[in-house]
Amino acid sequence: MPTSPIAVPTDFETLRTTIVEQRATLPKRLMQVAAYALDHPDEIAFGTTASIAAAASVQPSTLVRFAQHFGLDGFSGLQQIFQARLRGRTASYEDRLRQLESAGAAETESGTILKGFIGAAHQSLDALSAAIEPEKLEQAVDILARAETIYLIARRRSFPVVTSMAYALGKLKIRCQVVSSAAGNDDDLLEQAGPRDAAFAVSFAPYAPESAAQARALADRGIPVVALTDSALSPLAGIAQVWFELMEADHAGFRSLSASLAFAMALTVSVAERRRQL
Amino acid sequence: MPTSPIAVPTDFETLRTTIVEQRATLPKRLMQVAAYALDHPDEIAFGTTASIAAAASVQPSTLVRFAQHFGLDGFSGLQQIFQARLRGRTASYEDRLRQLESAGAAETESGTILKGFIGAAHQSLDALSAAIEPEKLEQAVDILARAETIYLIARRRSFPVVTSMAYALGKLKIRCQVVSSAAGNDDDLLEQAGPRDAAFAVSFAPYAPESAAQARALADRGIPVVALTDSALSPLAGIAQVWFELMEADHAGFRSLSASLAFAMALTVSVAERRRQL
DNA sequence: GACCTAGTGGAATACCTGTTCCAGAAATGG
DNA sequence: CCATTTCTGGAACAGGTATTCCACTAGGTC
Repeated sequence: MPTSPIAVPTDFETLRTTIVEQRATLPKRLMQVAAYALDHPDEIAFGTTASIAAAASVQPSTLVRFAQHFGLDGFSGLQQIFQARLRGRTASYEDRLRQLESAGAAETESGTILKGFIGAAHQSLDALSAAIEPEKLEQAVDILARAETIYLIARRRSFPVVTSMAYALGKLKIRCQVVSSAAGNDDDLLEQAGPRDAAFAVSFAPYAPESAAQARALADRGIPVVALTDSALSPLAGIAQVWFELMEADHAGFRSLSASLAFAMALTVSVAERRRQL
Repeated sequence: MPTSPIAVPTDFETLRTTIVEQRATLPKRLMQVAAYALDHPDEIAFGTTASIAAAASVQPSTLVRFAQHFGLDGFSGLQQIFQARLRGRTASYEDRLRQLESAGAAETESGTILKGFIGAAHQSLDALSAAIEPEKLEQAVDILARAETIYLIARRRSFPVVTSMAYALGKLKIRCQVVSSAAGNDDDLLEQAGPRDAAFAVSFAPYAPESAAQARALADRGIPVVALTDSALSPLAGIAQVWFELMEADHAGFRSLSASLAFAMALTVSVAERRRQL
């Protein structure tokens, strides 16, 4: 049942573009398969109809139909295309990167900058895995897992850390409140916080005074505060019940938040996991 | 029947060296398999016992014996090692983390989760540096550097990416506008955009329809759009003048934004740098 | 030279594979 | 609104899978 009037794809790139072209007209389930296939090409190459179908939340027969939709005989034909893509690709990732570096002598400026930030992020992550003490992390998870509502405090550069946490917490059905509203009712919000709640505050130099003030206000009222900051000299260090020091490596004076976000996500998921056990 | 007293190999390199070490003492037929396997690793990864046995002039059962000789359960275990070698999922980081685990004895659950996210972030960064084409990056920088105002479009999970960009752009005195206000005046904001402006849109699956709609509205009026998304099937791919595909590795079904933020910062700083030269 | 052990070939098997088929659901068009 | 086409889920099936098992061979040892 080759729907397409054009030739059937025989290599991965052709298949890929064909899929993208038909994006609009593809039936729902076939679309699901298309998305999964392009996102997890290795799984298609190595998996079985059963395993792939399960991973893509689809029936095995749908995989066959998907392949036939593009003029192939069946799933096996599709799989061969995905396998061919991997064949002969003997080089490991690291090897490939090395090749890119040596080959791509003519570096663009933006490419250099990107590599710089990628390098800085790698460094930050390594520092993170070395710096975090498991016991403190457990304590922090404990505090936040017991909280009815988690108040998230951050300004400026740290702000994205708490917004991404807020999104994830929301998905996990854990109540949280970002305290950084443009409406200016932050203090009203914080007054609603009670001793059964908890707060997570993030602040990097130059420390926003509001964040520290809000964290202190909560701490004074007996609400436990967990903090993420970049130095023992941070105002948060003296306020928080548990605090973590995380120094993002910088590139050209700018710091990205790669490690902070990895930490935030780990904290979030750990809290959710702990909650299930309570 | 694990002949070797040492641990069973779990990655290709270990297996390879183990085979080479035992070269002298290996029985004839197993030697035949060893030679074939090292010469045609792709065949082992993709073939079946029957096809490989025929190609190596050996019985299928010999393949099983070969695998068991190295302490593996059977041929399937052997095949998995050869498959992992070709998988984009670089075993290297996972292996390194596993080593850390075995060294660091008593693991806490949150510690394991953190390491998972750190590993995923490393992987994402590697994928980023392999995937980004310098020419496209230059084009994007060009577009954004010429813009009077940069409109930043993102929702939900992607939102932190643009807030961190907004912060950095502000520091760099580059005018920008986050189009995601709670006030609901997004469309009014977008109407102010003119052909001398530009937009940067971020959207990951499941794609927020508003983001695509806003990006399209701008594109239709001749305003160039640069996009960051996670799949060629993303609605943004068809809209943007230049778009980048960046797939964050996931841990336990959750994705952090480590690589996206590194990319965003690189783009921001590159744009600032380019502006100084204009 | 008989014995034993390690190695080998090949058939038997239980399981799982990709594929087909069809009833019914959903979408489409008049 | 119904008729018609397209799409989907699930069971059924034939073929191939990795594995096991056992008879047999080869090579070395007392």
